[in-house]
Amino acid sequence: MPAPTLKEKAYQEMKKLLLTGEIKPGDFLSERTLVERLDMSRTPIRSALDRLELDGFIKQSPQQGIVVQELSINKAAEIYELRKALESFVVNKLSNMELTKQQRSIIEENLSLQKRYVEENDIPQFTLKDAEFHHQLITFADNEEIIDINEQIQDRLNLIAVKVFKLDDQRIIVSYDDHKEIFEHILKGQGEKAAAKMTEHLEYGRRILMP
Amino acid sequence: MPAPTLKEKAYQEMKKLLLTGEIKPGDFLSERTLVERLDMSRTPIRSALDRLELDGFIKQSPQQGIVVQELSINKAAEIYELRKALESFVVNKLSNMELTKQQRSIIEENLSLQKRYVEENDIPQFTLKDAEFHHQLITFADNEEIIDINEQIQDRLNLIAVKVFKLDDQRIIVSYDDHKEIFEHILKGQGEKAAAKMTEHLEYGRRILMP
DNA sequence: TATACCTCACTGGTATGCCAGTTGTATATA
DNA sequence: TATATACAACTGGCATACCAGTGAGGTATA
Repeated sequence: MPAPTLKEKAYQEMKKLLLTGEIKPGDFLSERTLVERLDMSRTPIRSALDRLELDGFIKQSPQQGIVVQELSINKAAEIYELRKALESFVVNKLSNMELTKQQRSIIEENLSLQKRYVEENDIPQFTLKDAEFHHQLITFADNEEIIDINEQIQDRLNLIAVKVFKLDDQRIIVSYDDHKEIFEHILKGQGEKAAAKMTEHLEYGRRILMP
Repeated sequence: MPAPTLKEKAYQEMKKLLLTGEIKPGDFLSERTLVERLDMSRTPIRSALDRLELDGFIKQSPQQGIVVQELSINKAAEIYELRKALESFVVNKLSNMELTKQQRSIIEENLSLQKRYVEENDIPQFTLKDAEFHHQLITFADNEEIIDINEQIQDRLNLIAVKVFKLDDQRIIVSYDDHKEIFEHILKGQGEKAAAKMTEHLEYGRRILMP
């Protein structure tokens, strides 16, 4: 639970505006416009803008203005590549440790829901469970640095995740099968196989973005 | 070249203070003392503090104060693990692409300097070339996301890199051999071997920190 | 008309004053 | 003396006034 400071609130609200598309890439912002929009002074807003710039959402130029950055296809592909590096490592590590009963059942329940949403062809719900699946595995690997990075890229990823599935309706079926296979490899302690499958899985997503 | 703003200067100077040890973990800071120390107003200093907090160097608590965070052994080990994930991926990727002549000669020159410093047992210089070696490889992999992460962890790493070599004088010899072998694998297109060696190389560093 | 220039409204950057919350200490009270 | 309380000296959070730089539009000039 972050401190209920205005600067935190500003950051969250502005990110929400970005993720919901109310503020789109290419838009020009100004601190003073945001003052009216968020009903707070420039100080917390500036802090939030600094963070958003570090996150890569916007770009500030002294004496000029603030531009909302495009999440280019190229950038998205880079993120997928980063995920390949992190998550293949993660599943490999998990294969060499013993998952707790609780952890196993969390994944199992997640997978059964994935299966259901595949059958119902419920893409939005599946997308949520997909993200949760990856997120859980990363959490289990118990490395705060990696967890933090994952959270940093998660939001930008949300901007494109829907696109991946929109571009290919069969994707969620394959995705589910991949997830299941990865988890089975982990349980059997087959780190190399789990990593390879995860790499392939994410490579698929990356390719869709880069025709 | 970043804009020569005060907030950028504040960030750089404060990071320098942290890296040189003038400000040590456990120290208590306050915005107002830093105002005198850096001779600027609270505004750019607050901005810099926000960044340093995101970097993990300090922790701010509203109405209380600022504490310089300890880079725990555990945290350092996490960073090494993150490096394993990123850099094994990087060298694997490099093995599957063609390095330019220029890139090859950059590494070759770096390696020859490494060799020289090993022979002279010049640990500080070797440490620099070591960091440069890893940095260059990451740069060649041409993924801005990964490059950014590497830069973020680089500074924290510097706080412990010296320690790794201090704990084991034979380390730089082995390190050099590892580097050389990794590069040879890359040139031969042996991605798996390069990645495995890199993993082993970094695992060695991690283990030294965690007896 | 074409061009040079000037003005003015805007930008983010910076300095600073005030606020509420926290904490250690000195004082009043039992 | 032990404890409760009040106060004072801090903290970071926030609002805001002012600054220099920028760029667009109008105006004066050729």
